[in-house]
Amino acid sequence: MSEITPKKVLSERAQHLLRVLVQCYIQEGQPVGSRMLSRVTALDLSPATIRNVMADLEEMGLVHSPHTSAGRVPTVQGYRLFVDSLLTVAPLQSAEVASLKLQLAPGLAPQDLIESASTMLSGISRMAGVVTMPRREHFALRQVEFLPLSDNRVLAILVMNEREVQNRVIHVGRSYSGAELQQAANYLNAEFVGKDIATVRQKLLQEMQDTRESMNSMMQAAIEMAEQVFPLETDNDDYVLAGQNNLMDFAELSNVDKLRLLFQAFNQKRDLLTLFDQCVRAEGVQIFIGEESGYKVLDECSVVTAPYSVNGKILGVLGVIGPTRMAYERVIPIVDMTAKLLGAALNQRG
Amino acid sequence: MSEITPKKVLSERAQHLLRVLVQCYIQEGQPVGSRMLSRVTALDLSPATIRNVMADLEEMGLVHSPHTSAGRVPTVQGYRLFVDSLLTVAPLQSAEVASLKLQLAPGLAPQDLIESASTMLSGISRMAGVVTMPRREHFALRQVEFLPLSDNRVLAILVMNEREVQNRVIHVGRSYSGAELQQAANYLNAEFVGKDIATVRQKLLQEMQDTRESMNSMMQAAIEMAEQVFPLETDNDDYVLAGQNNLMDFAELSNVDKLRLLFQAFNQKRDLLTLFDQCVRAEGVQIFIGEESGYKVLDECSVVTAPYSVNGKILGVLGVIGPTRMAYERVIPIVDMTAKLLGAALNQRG
DNA sequence: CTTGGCACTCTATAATTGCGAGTGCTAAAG
DNA sequence: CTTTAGCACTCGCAATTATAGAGTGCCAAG
Repeated sequence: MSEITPKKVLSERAQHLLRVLVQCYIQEGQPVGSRMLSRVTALDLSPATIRNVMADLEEMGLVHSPHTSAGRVPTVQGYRLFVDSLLTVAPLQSAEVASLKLQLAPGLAPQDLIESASTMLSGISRMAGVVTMPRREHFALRQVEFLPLSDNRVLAILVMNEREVQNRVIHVGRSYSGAELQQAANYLNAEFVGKDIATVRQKLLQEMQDTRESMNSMMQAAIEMAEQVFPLETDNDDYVLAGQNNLMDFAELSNVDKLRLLFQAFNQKRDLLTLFDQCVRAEGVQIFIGEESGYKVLDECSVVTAPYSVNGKILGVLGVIGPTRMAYERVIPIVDMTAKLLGAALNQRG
Repeated sequence: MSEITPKKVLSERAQHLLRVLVQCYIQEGQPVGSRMLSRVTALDLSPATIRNVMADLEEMGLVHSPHTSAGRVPTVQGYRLFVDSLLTVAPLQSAEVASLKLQLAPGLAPQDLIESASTMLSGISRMAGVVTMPRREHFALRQVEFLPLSDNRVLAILVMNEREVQNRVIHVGRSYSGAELQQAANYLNAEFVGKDIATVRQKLLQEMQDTRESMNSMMQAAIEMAEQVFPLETDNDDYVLAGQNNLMDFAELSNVDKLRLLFQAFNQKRDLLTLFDQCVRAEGVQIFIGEESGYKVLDECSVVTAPYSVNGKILGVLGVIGPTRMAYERVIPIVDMTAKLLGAALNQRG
């Protein structure tokens, strides 16, 4: 009772054994026993000795026995220690990088890049790849166009960032002629082109409050429409998922019920999005192991994420979802590199 | 040996029994035995008698025993006979129709309508819903717009059918100024607006052959770009799938391996698309039962499809995919009605 | 501190059994 | 000729038991 909580420092040897254990388990997917470890490790220790170490590790909550006579399996804390301090990430082969670059060629439309990145992530990792849609707040407005529809509705077309086109139907107070709409668009183009969406929104608000009364009808029309077009640019609320099928290959998920729950979560999107939102401020690669994510559908999964950014502005997050038992040393550089390449590809203007 | 192949006509009674058997099997999912049939049916026959009839049905290849002491299960031919001549489709409740109509409100963008329809199909049927993207050949061109990008590339924006916007980046021979592009767009708009895409493509080809030399540079530019924009409007090569997760609920597919193959086929898209293409010419609802589809991943599935059309022009196909053991009498009217409603919703111009 | 030995525990796999459901056949009844 | 009851038979499914194998914890000796 008088002892300080024994934040026992792991011996060099124990660390090494834990590392090998985790690697073994990741490879084989089965609890690894003392004999196996004694064979694989270079320490030349007998199984009995290793069993002693294992008992220590188990006491510390780093490994766990599924049942009396099985080997040991890493716990979440075990994985955590592993990825935090025992892991040596293998840098990607330059050939691999080249192949990635090829598929994320700048010049493609943003939407295509996002989808490519997602497919790549899932393809290389053989797990599920996710890329959140980029925030458009910092995209530069390139051009606005309005087309009249019937019933007081107008088709608005926004071109952003040289390449990205968005369109939506907006409802307006009265019907406008093509010429009126042209004028309104001209006004907005003259006023706001080159500014980013966030700025435009802000200026619009200001303009509305300041001078609504003193505006001529053309300007009023322009503002009326613009305020419908821009506010809708809300936060990230969608992502592109690829390769969820890959997850069916993993023994720990081959239970149909678990799969269904997981896939439903993918469809729901809400939980995953809030999880990914947490990563948006992280510097680089971030890892959620098992229950760490806080969502019980992901209890047997790990999520490896990285934000992607252009010119220092973080636009979104991408990542890989797979079983806890994943090859972190490969996945981490993959996610990292993909985030960088996607950022670079999105950066190319024109 | 000298007998004519006995295209034995099914007795009234045998037909009735087959119908009840199929309905039972669809409900319960288990082989149905003679006792069950004798209880359920109103014919007041002893199990023994029913066994005799079953033997006949089995000889004709309409039912099949999984093993000696199980009940009978319909074969593909049995299902076929069932849906072709024994089935009484229940018309939809008017409340259901109203709810469908609500979700397929005209005025939504085509893309949204397609996705809604797919989600609806899967939601109501509790199976997977598919809607192929509409062919755009017969969409009317509404407006063309060009924006200059760097590196001899141009962003082309096409507005079709009042509401649908497409855009793509095209590569051109030299760089054009904004004004030049404006002129080119004006020319194309003046010439082709209101015509459908197929017509535009055809006229373009003709124009190119006829008068290439005599055109002024502005017209040449316009044609150069237009020929890149329009030919790409190829046939349907995509669809929107919803609710594939629902398929995990069915016992006959709870085998992970089968599921994986099926889901891979969904991702591949190719096979499903060719299957759906076959339905594009069908008058109304078409049904593929099990192996009839010709794709072995669908061996334990049935596909119920219907083409959807606007103004008599068939734009695409939609349908439901589920286990062979599906409630055809419900699914058929659902698919039928959804196709009609989608057509109607797409029809509303502006 | 390390190691070999040993008893013990627990799982996974296979083999065995019994039960229930349903059939096909036969002979009798309508 | 059709329908029915009776009966022996077959088969799958679930529960039970047996067996083998892997791995542990502990102890006593090196």
